[in-house]
Amino acid sequence: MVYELAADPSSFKEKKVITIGIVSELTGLSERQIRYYEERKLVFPERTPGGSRRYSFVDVEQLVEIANKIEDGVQTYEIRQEMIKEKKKHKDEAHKKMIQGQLNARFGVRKY
Amino acid sequence: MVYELAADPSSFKEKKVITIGIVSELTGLSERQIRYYEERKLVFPERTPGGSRRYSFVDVEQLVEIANKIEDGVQTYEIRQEMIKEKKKHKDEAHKKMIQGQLNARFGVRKY
DNA sequence: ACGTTTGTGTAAGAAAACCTAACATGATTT
DNA sequence: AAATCATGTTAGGTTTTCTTACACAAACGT
Repeated sequence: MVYELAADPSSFKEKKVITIGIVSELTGLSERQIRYYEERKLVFPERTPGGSRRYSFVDVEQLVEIANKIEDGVQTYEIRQEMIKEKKKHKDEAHKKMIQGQLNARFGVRKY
Repeated sequence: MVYELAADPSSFKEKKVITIGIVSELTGLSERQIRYYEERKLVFPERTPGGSRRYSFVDVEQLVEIANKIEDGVQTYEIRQEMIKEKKKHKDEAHKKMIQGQLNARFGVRKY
């Protein structure tokens, strides 16, 4: 079994630091579109104390994917359903991995 | 001889996308300090069409280093000199590497 | 020792960027 | 036919950023 590297939580790619104007520039989407996709629960920017949205590079990448799907005629609602399924899958995998880890800890091959 | 991988130019780490407010938050430096270090030619943010500064994660890292040196009593002027020397060194290395490449191309061991 | 540079804070006024809410509209769905 | 979707646009308001200027203690150079 192959273990992936744990995603570095301090990773730059996930840091929410980009303003909507720049996101618009990077993606080619209008600010209206970007805010609308948030309304449809497809992206989740953070906010500054003052209330301005801040996105990560991962968000930017996802926005591009979303835009592509929409261009292919997929509705935001469907995209959202896909996302939920994806998330569930990942959760299940994580769960399985955890169980596996516990089994290994008790009965598995010792690595030391 | 070991060749490094060419730095991905589309790398997010080098993309200038962060506003000064966020940089201030990330580094703990005041906006005044950040602008001053630019005045002393230690950082080089890009500008939006409207004139707002945009920094990269690399810039952020460098700002932290700069701040540390200053805290150690090093003056911006000296820091700048170090930077210039560093840059020259890299340029020389690149130059040497290029020459080496040309020599290899003519007289070196063929790789095919 | 004295004048100068350094590094930083703060204030003022203006411009840029962002926010929400609302109305409009053509295309799809239902 | 009515409702929903996806997007544009406008309006008024707030936040963020910009430059310039003045202040001042600490460090530096001569």
